[in-house]
Amino acid sequence: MANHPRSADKAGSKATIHEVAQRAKVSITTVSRAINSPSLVDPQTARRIWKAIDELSYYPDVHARSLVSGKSNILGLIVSDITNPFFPELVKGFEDAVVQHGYEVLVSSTNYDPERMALCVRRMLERQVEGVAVMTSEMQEHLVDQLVSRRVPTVFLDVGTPGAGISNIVVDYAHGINEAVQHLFALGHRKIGFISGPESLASAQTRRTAFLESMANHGLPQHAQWIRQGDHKVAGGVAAMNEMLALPDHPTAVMASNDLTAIGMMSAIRKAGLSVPGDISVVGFDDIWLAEFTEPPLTTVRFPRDQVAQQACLALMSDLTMRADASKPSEYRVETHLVVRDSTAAV
Amino acid sequence: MANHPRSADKAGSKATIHEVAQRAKVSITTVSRAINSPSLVDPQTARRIWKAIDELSYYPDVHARSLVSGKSNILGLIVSDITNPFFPELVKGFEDAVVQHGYEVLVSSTNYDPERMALCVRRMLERQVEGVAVMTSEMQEHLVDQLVSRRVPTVFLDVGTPGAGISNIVVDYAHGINEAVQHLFALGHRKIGFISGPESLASAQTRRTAFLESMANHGLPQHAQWIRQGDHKVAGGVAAMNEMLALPDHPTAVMASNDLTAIGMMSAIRKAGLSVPGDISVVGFDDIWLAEFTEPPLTTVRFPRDQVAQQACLALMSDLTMRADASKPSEYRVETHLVVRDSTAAV
DNA sequence: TCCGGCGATGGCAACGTTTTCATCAGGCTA
DNA sequence: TAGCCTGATGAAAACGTTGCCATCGCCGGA
Repeated sequence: MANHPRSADKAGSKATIHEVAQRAKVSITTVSRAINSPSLVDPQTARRIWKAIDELSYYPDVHARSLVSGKSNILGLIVSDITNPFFPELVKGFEDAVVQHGYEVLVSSTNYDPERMALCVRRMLERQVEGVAVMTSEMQEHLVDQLVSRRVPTVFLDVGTPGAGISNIVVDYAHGINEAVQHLFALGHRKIGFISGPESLASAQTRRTAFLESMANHGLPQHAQWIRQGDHKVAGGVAAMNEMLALPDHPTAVMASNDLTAIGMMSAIRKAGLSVPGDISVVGFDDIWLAEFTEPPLTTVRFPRDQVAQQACLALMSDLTMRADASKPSEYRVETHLVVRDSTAAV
Repeated sequence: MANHPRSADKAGSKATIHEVAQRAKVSITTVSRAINSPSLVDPQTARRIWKAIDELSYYPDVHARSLVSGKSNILGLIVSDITNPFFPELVKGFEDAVVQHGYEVLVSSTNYDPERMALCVRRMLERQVEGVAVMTSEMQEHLVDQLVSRRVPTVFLDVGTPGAGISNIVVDYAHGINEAVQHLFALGHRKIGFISGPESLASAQTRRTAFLESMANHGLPQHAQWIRQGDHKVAGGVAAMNEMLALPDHPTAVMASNDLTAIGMMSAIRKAGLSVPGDISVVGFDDIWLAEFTEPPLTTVRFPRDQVAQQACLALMSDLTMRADASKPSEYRVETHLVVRDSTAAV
């Protein structure tokens, strides 16, 4: 380590702009300018300064910077649970988009806990984030207020109504779900079931409604017994499917509100000695990474997480730059589409 | 929003400690004390202060705080790729452990890119993190130096040698791998193959070596054709397995360096018209979340990511508190263990 | 020759905290 | 009663930046 010049200098203690100035024989103001507005300083001088910066391996202290400028250069991202296979892609997409705009990201998980959600918001506020993307549904009124009253641009996923500094990304669940029903219909399925998500989750309700509507549009019967509730986890899919299989007459195809549920369903179907898609076709929702590698690979509706991430970033950036310009959309739409794999077949 | 008292006050601009002091009719010093060392202020006064804090919904500015104290209250975590199913659990575990100690976490992904790795380290340094957990292998000498010379406690996973402020978590790959070989041996397998990870990945090499050693210890032959290379992704597993299946005489069991590889293998085996575990037994490594839900559920060696995360946190905390105490272990061990599911059967 | 402007630089206040060093009133001990 | 400790408070100096307001040559136009 001793032979790396850059680290050899002031071991342990950070170099300050002061030391750089001293070494380059200029004032700290000039150093600051060389870094932030290079056009204002003489090229000769600038070179000297950069040399000093390099020799001291100096970098500005973000805290001091933020303190004086009031800007943190950070965008917050709140998700439910990084462990849920739905989110990592979203996080990554958001991160990539955000760094491209020169910002950094602070990620926080709520663990589906409203209390922890409050903590997340507080944390974001404390760190002076310049904008927040809330990609979870444990949102509560008063937390929104906290964000709003602090004038922090915020973008929600699928929740709430847009307004000043509040954007919303609305996902067109119905489109993909309709494609799915149509796909099953085309394969000859007439008896189609649905296993929904938790009652409390708004987006789960939306999916269920969209399914029912699409069924009606296709002139298909809605058998109450074939509409059951899961929990968006594997276990819920297993349980609901078992109930359905116990019915004297069960559907030939079942759609799930969520891929995890679909995976549980497939497991239950196999355990019952039936096959997918031979006996029952299965359609999921989300198209998590894993869907491609289940056996059989899962036909599912793709939730475009990358697009959502990008739009979220865009929405925030737009709020950040053209502040107080009310004429922008502030509502963004993304589509969902069916991805056909091998878990569906003709009846 | 107007009826939430807390948000109604100073909309838009943050309250400062000054305003709190003014409202509570004390000096800012006393306010600071009320917050940080409650024992030093009269209960009466404290009550007044907290009332003011509440009314203004004041919270301290972390930047100002960090600036003066030199402490950021943040621990960094560097991982390769949040999208890789191996990592989310690690991140979550670390986060949970760290917040329990009153710290916060800053996560950064390298995307396997050394350049971006440098950026990550820089970012951590800029933010004045008090410690860093490096859970990736794209580490380079000079980056370590940067950390070391800044006296930032660091903990590595499986890499490098411990030293002052440098801890290391060493994973006992051999133990679990040996259990796996033993398990296959007990099931009657004698022809056992292995598909390794990328050449460049140290931990992949370690796994391969451990496998070979265990084979030797069991007096089993090492057929060069049965040891092939993958890339720790699904595609690599498919390719390597196909090569193996094309052999005139293929193994009755194959172990993978990684679950993704094992999943690819299973897919290739099925495509070839053979069954798992009927024709070939498969063992993975890592025990990613998904392993439980493959078809058949994958027998694999569990990489204890939660333990690693906890130990990493512990190592950092210990470095942080008993600074300059050289007598601590600074090397932590975690075990790996076989998890038997349904992808292995008697020959 | 003088003045306005401009390019390059420096001085200094501010940002919101924590922290060290006083200050001050009581109450206790001697 | 003098001295001292103790508990409660304040004043002011940092912390490392940025940005405003000078300052200072120097050049070109009147």
